Amino acid sequence: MTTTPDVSAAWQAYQRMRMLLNGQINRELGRSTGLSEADYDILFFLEQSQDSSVRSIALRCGLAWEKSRLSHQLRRMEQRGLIEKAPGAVIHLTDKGREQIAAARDCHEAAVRRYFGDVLSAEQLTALATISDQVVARLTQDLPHHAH
Amino acid sequence: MTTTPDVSAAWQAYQRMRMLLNGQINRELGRSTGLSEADYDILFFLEQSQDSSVRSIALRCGLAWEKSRLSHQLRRMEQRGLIEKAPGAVIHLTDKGREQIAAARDCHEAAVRRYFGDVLSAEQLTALATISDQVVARLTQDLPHHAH
DNA sequence: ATCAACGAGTTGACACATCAACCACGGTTC
DNA sequence: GAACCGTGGTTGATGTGTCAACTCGTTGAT
Repeated sequence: MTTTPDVSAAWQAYQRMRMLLNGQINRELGRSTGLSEADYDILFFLEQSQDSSVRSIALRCGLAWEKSRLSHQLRRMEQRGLIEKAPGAVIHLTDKGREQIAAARDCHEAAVRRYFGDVLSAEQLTALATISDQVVARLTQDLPHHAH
Repeated sequence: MTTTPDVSAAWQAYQRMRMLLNGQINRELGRSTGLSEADYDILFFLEQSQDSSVRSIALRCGLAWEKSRLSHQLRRMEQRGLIEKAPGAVIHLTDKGREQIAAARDCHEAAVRRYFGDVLSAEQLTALATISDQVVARLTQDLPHHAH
């Protein structure tokens, strides 16, 4: 009411897509691989890093995660044998982790294509990328580095 | 790699926007009102319902939530005095709840406008709404009613 | 009338995310 | 050197979301 109908309608539509889309992809990924979206993000980042290992701080910046979130997640993943912590805050991908991310990649990319890539035209995809970049730029301009 | 660069780039940009945008709005809402996004959704739905009360099933369908999520959320909100459960699975908005949603509405709408509505053009807003509707339609066509 | 089937709602266990408080260490600056 | 501060990382408490299993009431078939 206070906001323009355009803004409100777009926001509501976006909110619904966000919840349903990520819920579905998360569900499919978890069912068929036992990995969560958070697991997948970490393993994906590690896999395509040189030597399959990165500093914690690189993960934090690359994924834009809060530090305590990363710490908890890495602890859980180390307990499951997906990663190893080396001195110097270095994170190594284990063989088990490499195996699981390889199995999960197809499932994840198929789900993204099925519910996202195949549904939208090339113009829509680039439009969404532009929209996202603008919003992200707005968000990161006010919060330089703090608030982490 | 397997996916088209367009799809992958759009997906990554969207993922980043999703995390940062909802994180920021959630944070601002929580800091200044003590309500979470989930609280806000419930209270908002209740406030604009006739008699400030709805059946649980209406909430579940209207918000597209899983039933256990709704149950847990309603239990927590009743403990805080924001809502009341009446026989027949009817949920009432309490005075305290009405007061809090009124205070939170401005904050929430301002945040949505600041980080979302003001950043995008009218064309972008309608394009995003269309995109969202298409994706949601794709998601709900395969899963008729089950899986809830 | 009985029993099976279904759906709404609840519960408990667990994973996940956030916050605040803390520890450790590498810089200052005096 | 000593007190200080900013930053990276950890921890514990709490709120949130999901799954599976359960209760309960209604419905439909035999």
